[in-house]
Amino acid sequence: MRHIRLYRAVDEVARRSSIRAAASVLAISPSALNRQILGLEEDLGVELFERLPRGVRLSTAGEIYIRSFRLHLNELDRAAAQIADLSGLRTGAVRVGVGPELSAYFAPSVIGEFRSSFPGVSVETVVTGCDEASAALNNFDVDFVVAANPILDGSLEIEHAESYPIACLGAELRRGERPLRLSDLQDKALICHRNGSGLRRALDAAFAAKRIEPRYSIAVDLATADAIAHNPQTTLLALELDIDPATAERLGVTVASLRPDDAAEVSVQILKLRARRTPVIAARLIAAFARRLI
Amino acid sequence: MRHIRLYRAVDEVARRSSIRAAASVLAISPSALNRQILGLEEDLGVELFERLPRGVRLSTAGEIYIRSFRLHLNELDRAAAQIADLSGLRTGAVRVGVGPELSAYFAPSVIGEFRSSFPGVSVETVVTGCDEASAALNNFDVDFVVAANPILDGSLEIEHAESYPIACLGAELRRGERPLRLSDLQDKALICHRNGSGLRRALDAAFAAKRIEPRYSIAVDLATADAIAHNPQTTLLALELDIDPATAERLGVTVASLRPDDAAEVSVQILKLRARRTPVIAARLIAAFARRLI
DNA sequence: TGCAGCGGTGCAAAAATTGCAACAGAAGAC
DNA sequence: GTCTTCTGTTGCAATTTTTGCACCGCTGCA
Repeated sequence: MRHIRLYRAVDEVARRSSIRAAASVLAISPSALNRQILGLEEDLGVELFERLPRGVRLSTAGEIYIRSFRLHLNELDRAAAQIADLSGLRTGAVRVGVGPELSAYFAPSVIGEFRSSFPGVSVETVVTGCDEASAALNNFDVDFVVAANPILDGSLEIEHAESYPIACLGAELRRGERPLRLSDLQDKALICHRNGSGLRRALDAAFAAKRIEPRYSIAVDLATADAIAHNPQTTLLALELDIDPATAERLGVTVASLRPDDAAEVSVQILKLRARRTPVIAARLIAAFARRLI
Repeated sequence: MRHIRLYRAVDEVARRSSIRAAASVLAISPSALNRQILGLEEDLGVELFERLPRGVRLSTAGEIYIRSFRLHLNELDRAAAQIADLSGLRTGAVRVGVGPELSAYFAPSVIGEFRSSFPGVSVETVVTGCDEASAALNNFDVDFVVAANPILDGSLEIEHAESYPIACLGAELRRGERPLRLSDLQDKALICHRNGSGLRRALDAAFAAKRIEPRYSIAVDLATADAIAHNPQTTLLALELDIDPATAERLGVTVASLRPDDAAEVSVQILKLRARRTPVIAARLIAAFARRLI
């Protein structure tokens, strides 16, 4: 891949903020890499990197150009996938950013189903805090992001969105009970994701509006939060989407939902970079996610 | 510009369907160019061109890849323009496709105004028949197209559209006369653009629907069609947008419009390639056109 | 003050690209 | 049928570019 080696090199330098580090990854000498970049800068007539005493950093022009480079690398992958597609073989790689409130059950379940449909495709999952979605997409670390209440900006585009109520899990809740109110949770020990989840952000805002000070513990998923199975005063707050029915059954906990007008509903969204054309295989996985989002 | 020389070379070969011809344009030897392409094909693992006894032709894979290459060259220009833009100097080049029914007065007028606002920007105009718009855009020959009743396909996107009635010019028409009907034109000598104009296509369809056989002559613009100033039986059919008021005044002809329900109205549209991001400077010219389209 | 880490550079070896000339093959002229 | 004339392709030598090694100057840090 002689013709894109230079772009990959620039990308690596930008990611590591170091010519030497990038050189060792690319298995060439630092001086060679340095001169490649110097040559490219001369071609373009602009400095791509600011030289710091401790490495390099993308300049303003570099930020603009590297976006073009990454778009191009993406386009080349897309083209290769398109050609492979019409040859009949479906291969490639998808990288998907998943919000923490969907990473326990929902995303693995969708991705597992997708994997069995496309055995040749490798899927890489990156758990992405709701405030990291934009950066992950803009750095081309992921092809798309599925998250709850993500923080949007102008570079992003919503591919799909659906609102869901928040679910409460606890041992003492009876199935079919009326939707809970925030005040019902006032004296309970709450289990929720760490900060950085859009679900947590929505809850914090809702509690603050009601002037309730919640008592949180932190847990990652239902399986590790087995306290709720034994302590009736403990309630787990999660998205119903992300609750594994089998595990809930095994633990003997029941699910009730929070009243939508008490806590703001959570919007689960699929995000992509506006300027980037979605790789063909990633589009299939997006479709798989969208289908499960009713 | 080492890294993009290869892409420009491939583009040139694709345009000329000949390695030798492209080599002479690029001022290198055919063997060198041939080996560049062979090397690129080896990198990509696909044949980009079919070798014919009389030159080459893009293969299916080549069609897909060259689209990526052209998108990339476009992105690089865009990036350079963006950087120049934030340095304060507005330079660059815009290539615009113009339908024949707008090329006499409207487009030159808008472009002249644009030129005085952006003296550093070079604007190249290509007159594009309404059936050529898609090809010109897909080959990256033009940045955008403004034309009447262009033929659309899935690769195109309508940036702006506005409907206009068709105007009739003649010496015997009185100003303020009621809109003409198609049947009023039955016994007149009509002057219109050659085939390939969207206006002409709309007229032909309208006449055919009324079972009227029009008698056409062909002319390019009002200034060359001075027959209408002397022969009362001669009427020029054009878009009012494209009529220079000063010339009409000088020739002493008056303008009436065709009844919209007789001849289908003509839709003047600004088209761009869906997958391509509009270069920054081209976007300014698009805005200038859109402003004049009310 | 010295050390460690960084990017940049001179130089010679290595690798690539280039142009020239010649080749095989196919279409078209005759 | 042959001959001519295009085409892309290849061997080879000259040229150009790229590479790695050692070393330099610089900056932050101890």
